[in-house]
Amino acid sequence: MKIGELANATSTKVETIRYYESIGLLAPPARSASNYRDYGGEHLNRLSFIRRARDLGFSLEAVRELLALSDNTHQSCEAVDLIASSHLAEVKRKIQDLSALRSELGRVIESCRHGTIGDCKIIETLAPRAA
Amino acid sequence: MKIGELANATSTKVETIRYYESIGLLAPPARSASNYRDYGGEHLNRLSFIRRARDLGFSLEAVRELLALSDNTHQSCEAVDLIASSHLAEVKRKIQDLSALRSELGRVIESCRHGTIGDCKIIETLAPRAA
DNA sequence: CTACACCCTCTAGCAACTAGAGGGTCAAGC
DNA sequence: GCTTGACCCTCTAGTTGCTAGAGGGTGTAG
Repeated sequence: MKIGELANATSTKVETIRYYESIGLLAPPARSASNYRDYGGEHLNRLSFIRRARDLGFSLEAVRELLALSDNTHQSCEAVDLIASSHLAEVKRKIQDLSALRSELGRVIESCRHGTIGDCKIIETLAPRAA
Repeated sequence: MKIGELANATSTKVETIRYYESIGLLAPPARSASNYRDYGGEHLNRLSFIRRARDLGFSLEAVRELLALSDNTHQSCEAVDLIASSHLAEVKRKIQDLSALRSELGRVIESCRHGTIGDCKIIETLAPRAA
């Protein structure tokens, strides 16, 4: 299958596939006589895996480790659990940060009386002493 | 005041200050005889503004606009409100995305029985058909 | 006079792509 | 047989918001 077909099958951009190859995440496929990339089922599986992991927010480095781990079917999956759990912790932390941000932004915007910039509470919040 | 002092006063790194100057966010200050940057109170105000806006998650582009707006004290602050509100909307969107992610990740991790990789639910989730 | 902390410029690096230049290939339609 | 258009190739540079390093100059304290 050509790169465009693989891209279609996995909802990935062609450039992204080439990028994954360039950083060693996806193995280089065979080439046709005209130097086109020629992918097989294994590549499709691999890229699907990558896509799903990315959709779950894993970094490319994490994906790389998950891929490596997924090949050792007989090992314990402790390491997998560790990667996923620390990612989850990170996601939770981000949610907390953003929630705090939302509250503060909401408060600031709420207090805006839509007058002139001179007495805009939003600007005032940003530059308390500049008045 | 020298760049290091300004950095201290605003909890900003020296390199970041120079970076802000390089992208035109902070006006170039006067220079001492030995070519050191020499900042005044206006720069301190400006950089404080930038820092606060950044802490509220505004992009540098948004900060640039907010700075420009903050100078026209007599104009309506509608534009300010617009920038802040659309930023808030973005923050809310991100929280929703991350919350969905958290649920899914939580579910996947929960189902992991800590056996071998071969029957790890996390890996299975990522590569449903690769089994 | 010699450390040492500070300052300068310029360049490259991070994540994870994305977009463009400047070309080659291939099948369909006239 | 020739053109058109969709696809493919490589290589480079851009995005955001810094950060780190090389390779040098300055200023002050002991």
